[in-house]
Order: sequence, then C-alpha cells, then structure tokens
Amino acid sequence: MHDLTEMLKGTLEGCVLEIIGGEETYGYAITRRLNELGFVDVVEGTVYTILLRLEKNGLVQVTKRPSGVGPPRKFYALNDAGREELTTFWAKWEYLSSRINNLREGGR
Amino acid sequence: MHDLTEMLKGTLEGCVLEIIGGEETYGYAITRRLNELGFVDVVEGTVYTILLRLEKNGLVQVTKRPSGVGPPRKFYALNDAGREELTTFWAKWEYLSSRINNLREGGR
DNA sequence: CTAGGTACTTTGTAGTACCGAGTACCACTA
DNA sequence: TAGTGGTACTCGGTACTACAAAGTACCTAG
Repeated sequence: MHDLTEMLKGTLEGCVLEIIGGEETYGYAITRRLNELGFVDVVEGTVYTILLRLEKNGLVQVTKRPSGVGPPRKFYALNDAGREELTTFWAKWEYLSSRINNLREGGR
Repeated sequence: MHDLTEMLKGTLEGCVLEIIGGEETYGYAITRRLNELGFVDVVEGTVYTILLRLEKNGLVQVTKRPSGVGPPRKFYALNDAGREELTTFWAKWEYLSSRINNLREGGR
C-alpha cells in the first residue's frame, strides 16, 4: 500500500485515544492492534511518542505493571480530559471527512 | 469550529488537486472555494505553498493570464501525472477513512 | 549463554499547514 | 490625486507530527 504517513498526521493520536478508551492497554500492544486494524506501517516509536504526549497533556492515567514475559508494561487509561478529547476528535473527524467526501461528490 | 490544521495535513493537497481537476483555476479562487466548502480556516499562504509544491513536482500545467480586476492570475490545470496523483490520493483516502471508521465502530 | 520476542526511551529528521510581512495591480471615491 | 479596499502572488520562518535509528533491558527456549 502507499505511504500514509502524512495523511495520518492529526488522526493517529485520535486512533490511539480510541483504543485506550476501549480498554486499559500499553504501547507495544497498541502498536500490534493498529497493525491488525490496517495501519500496517505504524511502528512502535511513533506510538510511544504519542503516548508520552498524551501523558504530558494530562489525558491519560498511567500504571506500571510487571509483565511475566518481558520488561514491565506501562498501562494507559483515559481520564475525564482524555474522554473529552476523544469526543472532540470524533467531532473533528466527522466534520472533516464529510467535507472531503462532499468535495469528491461535487466533482463527479 | 475546532482547529483542524493537523488533521488537514496530507489531505489538503489532495483537495486542491481535486478542485484543479474540476476546472482550470488559480490560487486566490481556490482559497475562496475551499472556504465555501467548509475548510473555513484555510488561508491563501497555505494554498500558494501547495500550488508551488504541485508545480515543483510536475503535477500541473501553469498559465499566466491578465485579470482585469487585479494583478495577473496563475491558472493551474492537471497534467497526466497530476490526474494519476489525484487517483492515488482518493485511493489512500478511501483506505484510511474506512480503517478509521472501522476502528470507531469496533469500539461501540 | 545465546537468540529472539517483548517493551520502553531518546535523539534527530522530513514533511506539511500556517503566520506574517511584503509587493503589486486595479477600481472607486473624496 | 491621494487614499482605500479588494484582488493576487511571493517568501522566510515556525510549530507540530509521524517516523527512523539506535540503544537499554526483561524474559524464555534451545
């Protein structure tokens, strides 16, 4: 598939928020999940920078837990601010994607 | 409305391609058209940088014409490479937006 | 004890939208 | 005829984001 990096800007963070909103989880697992979901070229480094940003912006609650199969995991869960941010993200996505689809329709 | 700048990255260029693909037009008019279409915060400077990039990448044919109501206009039309790029853009858009919508559905 | 999967960190880079200021053409009007 | 406002393009710099690359470290299987 083509390179989606530029198109992912601004949306990937929302996707990570959505995944965390579904269940408390950690970076490595989020990356695997994104890959399964069709975001095939997203790599760990990218997800970790997003997670650090979310933490810095106070959108998540972080809990470190031992793993049993490797080094300890940092589990992320949304707090109130995070849930609000997620709602905003979907509103923006709906707005933007509808405009873009309208643009396409109009051209045919 | 919220700030869409980050989300526009990677998609705005495609929108400009689509508009040019519809009819030969120029920067100032493209900006006004985008604003009408709901991309309310897109400003001229942004559109011009995109147009210069399209020209540099050999996706458009440029023709300068006098205006009658102001300085001369630079009209842009898609060439074969531009039409191909536009097709690729919509393929990427369809791919990405369907993944994102799937992600959202899965969470409910 | 080595290899490979798991798991996180850090530094640096490239690409994109946007800001701000500037230049310049034209019509209208006081 | 000077000034204002709409039209139209250019250019230098900034902020933000996804990604690359390299490293550290834990654990199991052979």
